[in-house]
Amino acid sequence: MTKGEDNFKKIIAHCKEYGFIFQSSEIYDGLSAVYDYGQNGTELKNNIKDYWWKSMVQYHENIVGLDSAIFMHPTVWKASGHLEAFNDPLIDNKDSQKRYRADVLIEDHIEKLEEKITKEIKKAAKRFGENFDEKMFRETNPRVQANQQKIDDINRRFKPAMEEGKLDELKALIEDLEIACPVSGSRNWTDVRQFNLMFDTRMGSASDVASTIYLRPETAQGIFVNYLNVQKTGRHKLPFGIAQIGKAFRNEIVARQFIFRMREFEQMEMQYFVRPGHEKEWFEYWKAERMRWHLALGIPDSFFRVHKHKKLAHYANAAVDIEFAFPFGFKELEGVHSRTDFDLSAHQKHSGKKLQYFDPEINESYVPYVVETSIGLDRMFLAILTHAYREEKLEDGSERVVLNLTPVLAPVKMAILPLVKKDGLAEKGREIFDHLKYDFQCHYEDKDAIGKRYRRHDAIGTPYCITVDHQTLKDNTVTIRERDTMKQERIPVDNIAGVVSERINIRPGKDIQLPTMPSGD
RNA sequence: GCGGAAAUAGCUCAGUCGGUAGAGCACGACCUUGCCAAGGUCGGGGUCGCGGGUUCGAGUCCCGUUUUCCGCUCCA
Repeated sequence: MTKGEDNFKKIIAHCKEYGFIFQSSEIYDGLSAVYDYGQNGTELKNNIKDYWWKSMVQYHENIVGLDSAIFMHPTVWKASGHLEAFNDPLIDNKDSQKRYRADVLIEDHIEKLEEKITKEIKKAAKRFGENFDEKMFRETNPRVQANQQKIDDINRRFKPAMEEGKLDELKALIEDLEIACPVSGSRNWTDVRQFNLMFDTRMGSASDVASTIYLRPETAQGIFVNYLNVQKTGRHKLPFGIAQIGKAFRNEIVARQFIFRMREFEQMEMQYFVRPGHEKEWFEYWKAERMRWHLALGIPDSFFRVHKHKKLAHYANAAVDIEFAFPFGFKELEGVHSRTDFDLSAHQKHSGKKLQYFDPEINESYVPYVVETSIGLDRMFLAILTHAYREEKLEDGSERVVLNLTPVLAPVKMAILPLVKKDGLAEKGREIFDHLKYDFQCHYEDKDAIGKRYRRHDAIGTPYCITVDHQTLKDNTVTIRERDTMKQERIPVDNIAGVVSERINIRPGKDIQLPTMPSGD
């Protein structure tokens, strides 16, 4: 086992032990690739969302939020291309390990038979010259007849099998036709499986009026279909952006690596609408901006890598992945895509509604181009956690596990700990806690030895521990212990809120210098 | 989906040749201590992932299955 894998296992165990992440429906043996966030995980996740939302929406006056529904009109997925691209019957050859569309294999086979017929006809046409009657030849020639018969037989099984989604019939057909893998030449096939990545369900309770709708496989389309609503009601001039955080669902065949690839996951997306021709400069801007956001969280840039897409998706004219050094290697964390006008144009076409912007500066109407930033919230969670997880050997030889979380993201900002329960320290601690709880996520704890409580908070990444001791009762001061250095200093009780809030905030753009925006013209 | 590995208390694990289930930590109560997880006493907690089979008897052997991790594969 490599060091990374070993570390990954420890992180997964740590997540469970300290209430960050549990497997879904665990008491029923779990549900594959679905996870729940526990008491500390929820706080951390909410803090990541909040940090993203503030940097995108609050700090950019031309970016606004949206919360669109998970259910959308089925035509949305036709327009976006998901319905078609996600719906193929696939089959694997076990020897070459190549995957094919089952329908394409059969169609190729039919095509070969048709070629034989065409060849026969061409030969005959050459022989008979001008007197050649193709229709007559087709109906009478035994070789053509035999092949045509084969094609008809295949279609008699193939067409209904496709229409009714009979996958075992497709497999039987491939076997009966003795279709071999073009690579390995073998006929050692797996079963045919439907690879529809979209979950579907029924809307409407009576089955005769119910229609199939899908759980969205990405949040972006909710933004595109609301583009005009937001632009008009917000009276936004281009360029402007719409940001959204929400769940998306993909029925992955192989979903693995803890919360890295889940069937139900959460995205934080921003679609930035720009004048056509200016998408490349905005693409560069957002690429730089998003990197700066990541670095502002205190993770060194050696953990990040920008991967430029060579093969672009059908909607994009430029795309990069921001990859993170996960314990199992560099993997995609965020995508920055220049999506052109593909989505808005497709929705314009399918809905019949104009999705254009009249640009007063150039007196022209156009479908805006879109630059997208799309980050996996769960992946960001995992990135932060794997980076933060430390096993430290202390000077006295003992060990501690500490989550070196950026304070702004920590689930608990501070713990109020009376040194002992007696002598009124517990009461004093409670009193301090009751004042602070309105402004901070705080914990009060008086059980176990003080050292043990410190370690427990190290393990969930609490940046500050406030200790109430006998001196507190005399002069109303407490000690504040810093998680990473374990150093303590004495401060007045009245200063706790000020000192802590000063130390836990990062505001990208204010505390972290952002790049200058290119002009929008 | 294919191949490999694993699953025993909340956690980490032991469990011999097939013979009625164990430890440490954690947890609860009480006592004690008091600045970096380590005191004492008592106590609660397990259908050995699940389902079959072999056997007088299965945590242990066999088959299936679920879940997880790894490699391949897949991945808008």
